[in-house]
Amino acid sequence: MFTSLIHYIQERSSIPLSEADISLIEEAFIPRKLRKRQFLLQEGEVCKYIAFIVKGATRQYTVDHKGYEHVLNLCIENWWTSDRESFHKEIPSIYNIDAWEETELLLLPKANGYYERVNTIPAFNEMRIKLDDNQHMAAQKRLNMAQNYTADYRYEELIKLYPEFLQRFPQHIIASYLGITKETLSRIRHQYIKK
Amino acid sequence: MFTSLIHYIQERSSIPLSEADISLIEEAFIPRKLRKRQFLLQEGEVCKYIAFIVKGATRQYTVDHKGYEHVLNLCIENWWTSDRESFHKEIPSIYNIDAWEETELLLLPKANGYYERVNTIPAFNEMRIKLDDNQHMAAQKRLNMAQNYTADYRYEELIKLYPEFLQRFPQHIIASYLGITKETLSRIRHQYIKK
DNA sequence: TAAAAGCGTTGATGTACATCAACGCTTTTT
DNA sequence: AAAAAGCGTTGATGTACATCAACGCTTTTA
Repeated sequence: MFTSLIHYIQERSSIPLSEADISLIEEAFIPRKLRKRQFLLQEGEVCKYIAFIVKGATRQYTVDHKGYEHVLNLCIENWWTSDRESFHKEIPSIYNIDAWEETELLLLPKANGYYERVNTIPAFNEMRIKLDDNQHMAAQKRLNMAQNYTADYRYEELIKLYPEFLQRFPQHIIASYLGITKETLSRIRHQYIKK
Repeated sequence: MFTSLIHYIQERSSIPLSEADISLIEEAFIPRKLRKRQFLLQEGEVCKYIAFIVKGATRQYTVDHKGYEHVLNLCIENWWTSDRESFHKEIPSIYNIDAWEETELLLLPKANGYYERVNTIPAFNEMRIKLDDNQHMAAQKRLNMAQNYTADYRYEELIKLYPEFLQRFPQHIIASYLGITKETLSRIRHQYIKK
């Protein structure tokens, strides 16, 4: 269970993890399993954990006033998911996060100062800073894509960047992630296959 | 010059700044003035600073293959601007940042470990973490808006959130920031005024 | 002080997408 | 075993926006 997290940290850091670091990680993170459609976080709740995905797949989405879901993020193995703002400020979240597959998570809780303590581990902290940068950059890029590029182009970029998503999520979810309808995605794919 | 930065930090942190902290800040940050259209960062360069805006206004944008500018961010007094990814990874930036008004900045350099040292100031570090959260949240929200809401709605939200922008930037820049053309913005405003 | 550039507006036209509706296939629920 | 729900496709229609073009006003440049 913990080996994939330990491995993940070590791959992304120049600093090795000590025995004590590993013990702290094993103490701090809580293993949890979710079945499909089970929530990690629901709108209105305060986000109490930062979750590392050991196995499975999750969605993060909002529900608008008409009841439509808008997918903001899709996550699979070796990704992190949470609502950062809700977590840090301890305010109710506007997002839902649920499992799309049977999913195994490692939860880093805010409670008991575990988040703070884990961040004192140099290797973890280094990894976290890089992760923040990457997520920030990815968010900028997606905004730019959403505002300035066509749906076809965004789909092609998705195929290049995250081909796994197409195997793991149904088309209507991919469509929502891309900010288009399932009908439009269906037509784009139709054209795309011909090329 | 430094007073507004000191003030900014103290307002956003529960921890006071010591005399030594203030000295370090005054040593680390470099004052700089930019005239209108002068660059803080150009595409292809590595971003060497994180800039605090004391006075003035800046734009961050990309230029696409057709030569069109796409505005990603607009910043005014008491905001920060930089390309985080380029700064941390020391890779060439894909963004341009320039001054839209005569602008006074305080630059925190990566060189000589100043960025690291300033981050050891508890008050600064606390502020920086909050800032990261807010920016992350803002990016998520803008993505959601761009993908799922109409141009009118986005414009109204902009008015609510950053009414100053309308006074500080011309309409074609606001339009680009909103991801629409200046013509569309002009028409939206026309309707909007009637209401 | 003339020319050029920057800025905003308006109209005509074009297009990338959404919406609505119907259908067939598969999977899940009862 | 039947019913329902989930999923993807296709066609007809509608619409929110972009594009292109022309014009007037203001500010900057020469």
